Amino acid sequence: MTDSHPFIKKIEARDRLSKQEREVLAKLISRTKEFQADEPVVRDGDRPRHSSVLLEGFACRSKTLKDGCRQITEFHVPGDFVDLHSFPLKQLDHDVIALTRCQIGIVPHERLSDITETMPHLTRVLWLMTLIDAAVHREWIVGMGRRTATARIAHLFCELCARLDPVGLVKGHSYHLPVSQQQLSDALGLSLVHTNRMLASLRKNGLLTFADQTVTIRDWAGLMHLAQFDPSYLCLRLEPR
Amino acid sequence: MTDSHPFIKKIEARDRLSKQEREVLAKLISRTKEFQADEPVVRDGDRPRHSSVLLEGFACRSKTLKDGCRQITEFHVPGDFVDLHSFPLKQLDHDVIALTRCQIGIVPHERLSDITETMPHLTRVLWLMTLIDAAVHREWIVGMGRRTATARIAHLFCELCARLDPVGLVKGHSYHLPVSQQQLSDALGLSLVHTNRMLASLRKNGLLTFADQTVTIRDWAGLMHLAQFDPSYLCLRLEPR
DNA sequence: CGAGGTCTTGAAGACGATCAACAAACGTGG
DNA sequence: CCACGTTTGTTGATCGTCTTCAAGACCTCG
Repeated sequence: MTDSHPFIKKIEARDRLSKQEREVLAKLISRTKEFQADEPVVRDGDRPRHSSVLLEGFACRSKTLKDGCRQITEFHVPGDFVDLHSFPLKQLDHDVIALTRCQIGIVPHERLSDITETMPHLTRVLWLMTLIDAAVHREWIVGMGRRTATARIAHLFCELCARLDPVGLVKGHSYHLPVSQQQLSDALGLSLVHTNRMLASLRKNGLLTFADQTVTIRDWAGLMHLAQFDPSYLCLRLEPR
Repeated sequence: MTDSHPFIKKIEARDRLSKQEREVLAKLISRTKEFQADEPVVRDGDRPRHSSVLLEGFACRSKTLKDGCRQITEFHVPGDFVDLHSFPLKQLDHDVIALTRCQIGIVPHERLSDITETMPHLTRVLWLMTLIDAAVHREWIVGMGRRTATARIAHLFCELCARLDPVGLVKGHSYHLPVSQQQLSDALGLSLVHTNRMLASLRKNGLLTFADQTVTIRDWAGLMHLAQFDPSYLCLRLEPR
């Protein structure tokens, strides 16, 4: 069933799939595997023979410098093909780490290879999925370079809302975000203390609250304006690829 | 001739190409076009019907916020398939701007489509090229989040050296980098003044000089150490994709 | 109940931004 | 050829955002 495959939902927010393509996608996963919170799904330098789809739970990409400090480069939500990059890259340049208990779908690289051999349209769609990651990266670079701390936080919460919506994980103005303030700081490039204070400021200004692992957006227009959020980089448009 | 196609050189630093693939690549470019410095090659929001390869000159990707401030998200050197992203994305999320007078190869999307229909290996190779951009983006996020200003500058100069080398644009310990300190600052997420001071500090410490649009690395080991530079994210390894 | 993780708040200080002024290099037209 | 404006690089001074260090409150879980 489609319902059990959020990654098909994610794709179908961007392009039409034929019945056959949907079937192939559904059969892509050879098995599922569960990961515990903080457990690495794939590690920097790995040469995996399969790619990982996030079916349930939250994960992130991160890089750790030799001096031990860590930077999260992307958050991943259900439906994200977290490790599709390793298929063309062969050797991974970063970690993928489970933030919560996660259900991961394992997709052998041979099957992806088969798709590139026989299903050109589906190949382009998978390619697109990795380029959305690249677009998210770019938007983060802009944020880290040119947005203030509050605007950066605001933008992240806007982004997550826009990404969780297509997979049905936004209820009203709220969504579940099982991430600590420390992890948030590692993603924003801020110190924990400052993140905490800026969250308090967003709360005080009535823009949003983040408590009990739940983001509630109180003033969407105000938040979007502060963040200068424009969702077009997420490619949320149904069109032939 | 291969010599006239730096983008084939770039690819051949990552994977073997068959004779046929090399021929197809050489014929990919329907025509070339010249751009002047500061001229946009493609613009945010464009829906180009072709992709652009940078044959000569330097360019960058950048995003401009509504409030006018700009962030460069990647520098491009000869051989980079600067606008391959627009093929699966359809609508571009950023600008590509010529930094110098540039020679651009125009590749119609239909030809790329044809490749995905008939040449699976070459498709994977092109896919790889876009994922290297994503890996560069990730490394920049790490830099902006967790590296000091000097380390960030050092890392950028290391990266450019490693990228210019495969296309034969590094001579000894020097390479040409026709970029102003203002543009450097827009890429680093720093103010012009601070970039200038940190460049002076790198010079004073004997690590590198950047003058007359030329970077000269004086102490590669020291620079790599300061930057914590590890080139593996650039995928500079010949292996089957 | 104590241990450890998370959130919160205070205070001090550093890194980098902003404002301002000037020097040097360059192209243009007189 | 020089005068001129423009762009780029350089330096000083001040200010503010964010970091670091530190400590206490709250929570869950053994």
